[in-house]
Amino acid sequence: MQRANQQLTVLRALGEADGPLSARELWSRLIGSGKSVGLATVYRALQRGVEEGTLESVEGLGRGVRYEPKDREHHHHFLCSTCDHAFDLFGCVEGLDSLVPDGFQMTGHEVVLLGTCDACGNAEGGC
Amino acid sequence: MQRANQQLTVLRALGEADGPLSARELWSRLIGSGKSVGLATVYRALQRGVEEGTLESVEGLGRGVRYEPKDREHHHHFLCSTCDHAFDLFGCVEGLDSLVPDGFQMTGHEVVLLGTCDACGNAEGGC
DNA sequence: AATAATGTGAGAATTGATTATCATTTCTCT
DNA sequence: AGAGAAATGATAATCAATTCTCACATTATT
Repeated sequence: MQRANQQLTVLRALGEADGPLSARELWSRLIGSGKSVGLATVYRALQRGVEEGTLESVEGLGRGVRYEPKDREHHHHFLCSTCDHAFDLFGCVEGLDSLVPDGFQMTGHEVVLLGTCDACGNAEGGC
Repeated sequence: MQRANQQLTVLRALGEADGPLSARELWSRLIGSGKSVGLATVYRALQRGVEEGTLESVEGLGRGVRYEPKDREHHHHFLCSTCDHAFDLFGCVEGLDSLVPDGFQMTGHEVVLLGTCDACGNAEGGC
């Protein structure tokens, strides 16, 4: 069964992003680049991607849920407080295990760096 | 000026918690312990605490915003995926600086460990 | 081509969190 | 005690995110 056009467009755009995107961010990018898709279609594509296991939802980056392809290496994110964009980082950190209290089972972790991205740091009023 | 009764009750309950609480969590605890306060009062107390600088809002723990007293040492959180409670941890991690990309300015960081808390790990269907 | 199944866009409806409103009650100060 | 300021609780209003609905378009199957 061949997947329809628009959802593929959505997933492709997400795959090209440099970090996880929310439904609305993704939609804005598509509209901004001249692609005409409905917001509902973006939600449908994301939902389906998660169901099929190709996408992963990422919470913990400010408010709202963002999505990213599941095939990326283990990584973390940098959240720019000016433009509110989340960027993928590479590498991880040491010493997580020692933080876990007795009796607790750790199954995963998230690290989010906060600050200003390159573009916003150079531009005056934001990027 | 003496602060009124209920807001003090709210702030005291937050101070006794073992981790950051959302407005609703805090309200549930108060109601659960026999204290009759309105949800609006909880929101007012939290808002005021932040304005006055005694509280801090914590995002990035699942959805929604939680609050905690600002006088705590630098720390991170453990989010139980079963009961959705956030617990304070002690200690920090190494190697964050090396993750920051060129041109980015890091002003802070968050670390969230995910998994199952002690109580939920022992109880069968959750705690 | 004919028919059935699925995908789409636009906007309405729903949901959950937060804020605003308002009639009362409680303080504070004199 | 009495007046005015501040606090309170119930609930309505607001707001953003997400889901639903439905008329229409596209694709698949015969």
